[in-house]
Amino acid sequence: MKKIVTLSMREQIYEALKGLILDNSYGPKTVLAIDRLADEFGVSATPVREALVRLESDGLVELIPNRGAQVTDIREEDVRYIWEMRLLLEPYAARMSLDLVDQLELAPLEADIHRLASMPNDTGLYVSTDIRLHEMLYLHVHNELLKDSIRRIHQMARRIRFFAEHSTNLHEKVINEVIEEHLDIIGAVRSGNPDLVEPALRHHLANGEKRTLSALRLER
Amino acid sequence: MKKIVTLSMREQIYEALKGLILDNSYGPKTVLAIDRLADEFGVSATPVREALVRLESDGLVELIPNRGAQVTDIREEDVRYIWEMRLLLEPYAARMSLDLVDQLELAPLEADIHRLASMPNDTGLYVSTDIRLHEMLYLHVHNELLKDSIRRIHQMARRIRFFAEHSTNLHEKVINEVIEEHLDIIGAVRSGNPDLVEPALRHHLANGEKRTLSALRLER
DNA sequence: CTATGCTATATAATATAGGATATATGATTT
DNA sequence: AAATCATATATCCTATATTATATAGCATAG
Repeated sequence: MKKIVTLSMREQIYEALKGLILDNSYGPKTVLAIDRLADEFGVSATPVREALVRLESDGLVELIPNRGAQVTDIREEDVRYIWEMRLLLEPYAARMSLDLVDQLELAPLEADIHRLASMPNDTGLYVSTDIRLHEMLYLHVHNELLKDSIRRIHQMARRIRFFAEHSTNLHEKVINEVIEEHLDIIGAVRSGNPDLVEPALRHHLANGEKRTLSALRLER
Repeated sequence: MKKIVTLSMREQIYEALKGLILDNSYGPKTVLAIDRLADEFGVSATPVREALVRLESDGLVELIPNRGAQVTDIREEDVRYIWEMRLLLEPYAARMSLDLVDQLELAPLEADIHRLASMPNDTGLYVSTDIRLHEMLYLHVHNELLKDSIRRIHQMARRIRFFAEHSTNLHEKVINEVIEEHLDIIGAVRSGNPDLVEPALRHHLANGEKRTLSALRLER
């Protein structure tokens, strides 16, 4: 029987708030009043404040002493910084862990991507394949610090992505671009040659930055 | 007149505890009992807990629900992971910000390093020159995410360094090695050529990892 | 007689409620 | 119009209550 893990209030509220911020239910600059949140969650102020302290460390919330908390803003330069980090970390991680990628993961992922090609309006499928592909390329690295760094950056990217997706309505043209790049990466992974994976991933990330920036500019 | 910034209790305690952990006053596995700390700082439990939550995000403290907090342990593999991150991030940061390094910083730093050569037992001078040199190479990068990542890693490295220093008693031979590597880096920085800086820094970091690992093994 | 499992107690973390404190806002005075 | 003061609101901290975990003692089975 699986052990029942009782999460503390702090952690439950942390996870809940993080989810709400990452999917933009709480968008940039949203004021997070402690008392109101405490009421909503049916708890007192303290565990809410502790959750906010953790979210500040994650870079998702800004805490001003005696003034309160708000969801961090997204500026255009943040997009550039996030993708600069992705370009630095992810190709390296992929290279270091390529041997550990389970070749059996590839076929079902590839199948889903082909399925997406025939139903390009399925945003959920689009997002889930993207997440699975990128996780495959770093989740097997041994270095926990590297993994944590990539996770942190992916969190920030995810906020922006949802934000940007909304604006572009994901033109079919864009989806097909991404599909092609994903299939390229899978092909390279199948070969087992890091000198093929790295450029394919770099190309995909560089294009992703461009797509995100133009989507964000349209939005404003 | 400069505005007086009143730090919250949470932040004061966070900074104080971080300092104590980083200089190994609170060594690995030290139990951090909330009530005792609250007494010592003359405050109640809440701000202490909030400080511990932040320290957990920094990777300096481990929080087990309903069980308490302890200073994270240092394992040999952590040393390898930390230096792997340093080798990935710092040469890149140096390359990206080399143009922004103030050439006027170089002469006084170089002078202090030469001064160290004549008094190799001055541990304080050794540590401060090392910090200044490495900060010079990343502090001017624009990308705040990259800077934060390096700061995080440096924090962890600092804990281990103090730990390791204690054990080796810093043989003069080791000090002279480091001095030579530092002077190489400064020379490369002065040339303004990233293709000279990067290998000099990589060489220094790789040796630093070896020195740290052997010091740590002696300790145990 | 030893080992295992259960129960009662002690200890420490966690959450609540309330009060102290800092900041922002709007009115009043110069 | 600028500055000062009073008031309101929300954060932050303290004190207390609650809850979860660890420890020691006792009972029971092998």
